[in-house]
Amino acid sequence: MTLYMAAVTVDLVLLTIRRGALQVLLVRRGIEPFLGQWALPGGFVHDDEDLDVAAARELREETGVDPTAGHFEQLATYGTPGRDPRGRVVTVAYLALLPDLPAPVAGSDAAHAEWRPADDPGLAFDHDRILADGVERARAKLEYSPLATAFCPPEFTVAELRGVYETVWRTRLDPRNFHRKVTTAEGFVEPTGHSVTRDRGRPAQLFRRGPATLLHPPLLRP
Amino acid sequence: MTLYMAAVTVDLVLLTIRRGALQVLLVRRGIEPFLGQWALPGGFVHDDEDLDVAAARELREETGVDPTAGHFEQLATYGTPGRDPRGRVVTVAYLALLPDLPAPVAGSDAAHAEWRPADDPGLAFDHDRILADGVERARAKLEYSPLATAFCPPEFTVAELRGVYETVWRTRLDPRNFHRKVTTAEGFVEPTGHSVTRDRGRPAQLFRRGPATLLHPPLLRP
DNA sequence: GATCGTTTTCGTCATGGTGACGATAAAGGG
DNA sequence: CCCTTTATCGTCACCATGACGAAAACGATC
Repeated sequence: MTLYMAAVTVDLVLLTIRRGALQVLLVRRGIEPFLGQWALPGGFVHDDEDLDVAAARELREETGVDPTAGHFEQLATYGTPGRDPRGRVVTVAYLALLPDLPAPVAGSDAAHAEWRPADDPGLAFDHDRILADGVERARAKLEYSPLATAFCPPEFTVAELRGVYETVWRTRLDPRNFHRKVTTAEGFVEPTGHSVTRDRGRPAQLFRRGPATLLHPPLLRP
Repeated sequence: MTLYMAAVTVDLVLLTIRRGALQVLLVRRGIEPFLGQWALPGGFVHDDEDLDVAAARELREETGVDPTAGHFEQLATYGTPGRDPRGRVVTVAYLALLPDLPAPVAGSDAAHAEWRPADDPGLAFDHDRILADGVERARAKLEYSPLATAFCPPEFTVAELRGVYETVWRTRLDPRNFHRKVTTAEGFVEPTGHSVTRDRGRPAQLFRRGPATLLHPPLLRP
């Protein structure tokens, strides 16, 4: 039992949509290695702490984000020898899909946290790979689950939900067909009864998340 | 770096189809804890060994299975404190879908390895949960990928492939519709030109895996 | 306040994939 | 030679979808 020990960390891929782009929360490293480079937020798993709990704690500590808003799931585990020059570190990555939070990210840890575009590389460690895996997982999840609503505030319009799909998938969807799909799919969204004018044009109905956990049939990318 | 260390192991969920049932390879534990109980095969990750490599090594050591046959992927990571009474152990689970191997499982390790039904519980540690997650992942993968062929030998008939879906999903599929779907889906299967009589009845054409890595459109469960 | 542009929402139509099921082909068994 | 069994091909109705028209309901502008 004393052999083959490793440090275990959690790393967070926190995705949101800000200003029409898919963004990820990164911290600037204040210590070596990779000093000054951007990295995924994360930290050590404590003794007597479950992996999910450690991830949720890091989420609160480093970002001030409420883990119950949005969606949260385990992504994958990375343990290639040498991925951390300081020693053997195995990291369990978690993926979160979050709404554009009005509260400013309160980076309580030493490093400064910031929302950055999810598609430009140059991260510390193997975080480019982890981020790419997270983005791909998010893209796939939008097809078979109603989790696109995790990117939205509690009440949202169909156009805003469509915007989520369009920015995550980097594609354009027909507004009329999307509206039909979303409103007829059982349990995807529920009307609140209210409506609001977002930009110009006709006011849009407001919706909230429905009870469905799976999208059947799925909404496949073109 | 010296705090928060844990032992890191890999556990294997090896699934195959034998005698018309979904089976999993289990080992009977020869030491405490959970002595005498069935458990997933697995072992420690060595120093300077990647997680995938450790899983492939355990696959060979404990089962004599060739990792290149069938399909192999990371499943999930489990690290609840107390899941192993001996101390903090974080395990990275891997999932493999394998054909019914003609070679008998050569359990070289101390424990005796055996194929057992995948649906009866009572495993050591939290392996019931890991197995259930693996089975569910396999069920989902059959929908969106051509990985059902991983359960088949290099050459197989449409009926045998249908049998894979039927036993994994615990359902019945229409032979004619399934035949149409499988043979028209781009890159799912390729005819070998040969044919063979399996049971009674008309001889069936033999197929091999096609180059496709995704099933589009998917083959959804009823 | 009439017009225009914009956005939302409802409809229509053709197409393609699927479920249900009949029919034929090609074997083995009596 | 007939019957059973399995594989394979066809047919038909239905549903979801892509492409697109059109109306509804606003703000902006002159």
